[in-house]
Amino acid sequence: MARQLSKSRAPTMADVARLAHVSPQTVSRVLNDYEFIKSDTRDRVLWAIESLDYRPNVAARTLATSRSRTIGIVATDYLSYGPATALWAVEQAAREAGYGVSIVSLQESTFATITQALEQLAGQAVDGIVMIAPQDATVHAAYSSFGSTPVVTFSGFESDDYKPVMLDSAEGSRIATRYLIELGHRVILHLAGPPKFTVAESRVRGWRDALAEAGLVAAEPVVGDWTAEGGYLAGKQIAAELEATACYVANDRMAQGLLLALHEAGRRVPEDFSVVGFDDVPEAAYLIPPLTTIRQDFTALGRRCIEAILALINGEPAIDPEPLVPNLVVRSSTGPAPR
Amino acid sequence: MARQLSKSRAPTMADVARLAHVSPQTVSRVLNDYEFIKSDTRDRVLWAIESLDYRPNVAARTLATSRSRTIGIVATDYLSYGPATALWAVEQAAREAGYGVSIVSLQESTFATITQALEQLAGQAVDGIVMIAPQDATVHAAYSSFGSTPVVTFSGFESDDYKPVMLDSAEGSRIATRYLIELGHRVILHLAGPPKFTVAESRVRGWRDALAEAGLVAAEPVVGDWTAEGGYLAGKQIAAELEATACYVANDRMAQGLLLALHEAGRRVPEDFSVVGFDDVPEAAYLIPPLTTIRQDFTALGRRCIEAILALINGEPAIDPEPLVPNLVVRSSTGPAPR
DNA sequence: CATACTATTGTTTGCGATAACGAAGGGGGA
DNA sequence: TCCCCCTTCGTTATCGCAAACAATAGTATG
Repeated sequence: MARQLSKSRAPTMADVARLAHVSPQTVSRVLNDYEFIKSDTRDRVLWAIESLDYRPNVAARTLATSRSRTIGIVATDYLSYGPATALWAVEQAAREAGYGVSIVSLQESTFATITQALEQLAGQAVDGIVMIAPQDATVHAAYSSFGSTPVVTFSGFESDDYKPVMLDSAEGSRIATRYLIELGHRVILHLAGPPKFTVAESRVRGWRDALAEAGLVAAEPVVGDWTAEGGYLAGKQIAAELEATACYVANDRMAQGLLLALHEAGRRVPEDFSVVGFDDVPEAAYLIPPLTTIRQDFTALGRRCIEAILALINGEPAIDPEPLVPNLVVRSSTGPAPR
Repeated sequence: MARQLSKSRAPTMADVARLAHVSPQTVSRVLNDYEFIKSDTRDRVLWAIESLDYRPNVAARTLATSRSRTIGIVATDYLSYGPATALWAVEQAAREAGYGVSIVSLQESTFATITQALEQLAGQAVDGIVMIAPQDATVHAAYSSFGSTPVVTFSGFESDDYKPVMLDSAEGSRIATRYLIELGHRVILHLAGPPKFTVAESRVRGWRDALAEAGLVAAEPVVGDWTAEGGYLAGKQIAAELEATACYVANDRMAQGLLLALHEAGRRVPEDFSVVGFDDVPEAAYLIPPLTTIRQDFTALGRRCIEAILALINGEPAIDPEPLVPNLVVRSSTGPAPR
């Protein structure tokens, strides 16, 4: 128990074995929950471990087993709410499953940087890799596994033979858009994310679907860059379109920029114009006005990611869960269409 | 170059050695930039490495050298802007220095959870640990090194014999408060962070200093919890104090909540009331009105953290840099005091 | 021309754990 | 009673690399 202050090397399995009067192998067995150990022996070993403050050397274990009990995470950008929350969720889920995490983040995601990140993680002998990489569909497609290391992508490209772990963004869009239609809006714009992002595209799709359902026409979506600044710039244009009475925005940050642009243009929200965002960032409730938005359950998603990667690691059949459906949070940025 | 698709085991140093007609040790020397290698030999080895797509096994290297070229990061909460940016900066700096990072994040930071996080990292044989832990001074103090693993804290507790890498929050506060004083404000409130946070305390101190300099009296600071919600709740109270004409807020998120509370109370910003935040989150420029705030250079700070930890790892004398001074970004939430 | 380096490479050993195999003791069925 | 199997351990080999030591050649030096 006592902290070893001397600079003498850390105790090894052999030290424990000696103290407990057993072989090193038996110590290893205790550590790995081997079945056939007399409880008497086990207790002696545990006592010895305790009293030496022994901690197994992961490098040695990794070398011997060629499994590191670490999963690697490639994150493109954890300063934005979505990716950061995703990262958090995946990390927590990994820890719960008894895995450590090694994170590589990318400033820009090109084929080269992603490959480099994967190589770096592979070099660290991670057992599996989770990519939180919402863009560059082609790159993902190429890597459903990297060398012999299984890879799961969080969101991202989707195809017939490859299903990433993801939320049903399109369904979220439909819910948001239908809500605006119910409120009586007829000209509903969409402020979209950059086209390279998979979720941006599926959000556009959901919006189009809902409008088509109601027999309404969809204007060309305005394209932003996920940031408040981009939302503000696009917002000036949107605020000028006087026949429109509502806008569904692909994320809350851009919605914030739009809110400012509308404010500056003198269009009142929600009296003159309704806004729905996507994400439910913690600040959404404290914008002026508090933002109606779509909330996603990242925690559940993180858990699914880990389940998926563990399945691949253990050679179990790949799981193919239904996408999670996000839900609508109504606040004050939406109201009945003005007449 | 070609990706190895077979499931045959990864090439080892011995394979490379065989192909290059040298001993394994020579391969190791090439890999570690040993000086006395004939360039001819080196080229052969490099060619062999290339053609086998060989990548050294870090576990084996770690076991042999007992250095992992990995640094551990303990993060309390990277969903908030400050900590997340700090984490990002440290991670990037580590990568630039040729180190990998292993991250453990804490949901709550108690003595137990922090100890557990440190143990987990120590178990992964990290060469050093950076704690991004803005609170719980006592815990930090106890761990300027953990076992034989050096630890640096990003921000956090400060004492005569222990200087964390940090920004001069107090100076930032002084700058913000002086600016409000220059604008003619005389009753300047402070919306502070929770008292357990070191930076919250030093921000209070800076604000007090600046007021004292000008011969003004400081009311008791209102305490929030860093969130927009907390800012909003505290904001209701602040909005009701009619003699006050300005408030310096310890972070931008709370400032956002305050803005909403002021708006609801009918107090116009900046005509009736001025607000200064701290952090310069990317959205600060797109609040209503755009927020005047204090910006910190996290990138530089991350680099300093890594420099500090590398110095400790290499047994060099600890560096003790001057704290970085943040700067003021003026936008529209501040104006001359109303008469 | 012998000596003392220096440059360059090879051989042996050990890092700390697990895998594979082996062996002793005890209990039950034929 | 004998044999077989199950429980409970120990012994040996191995993972992939680098440190320590050894060995060879060539080169400068006196």
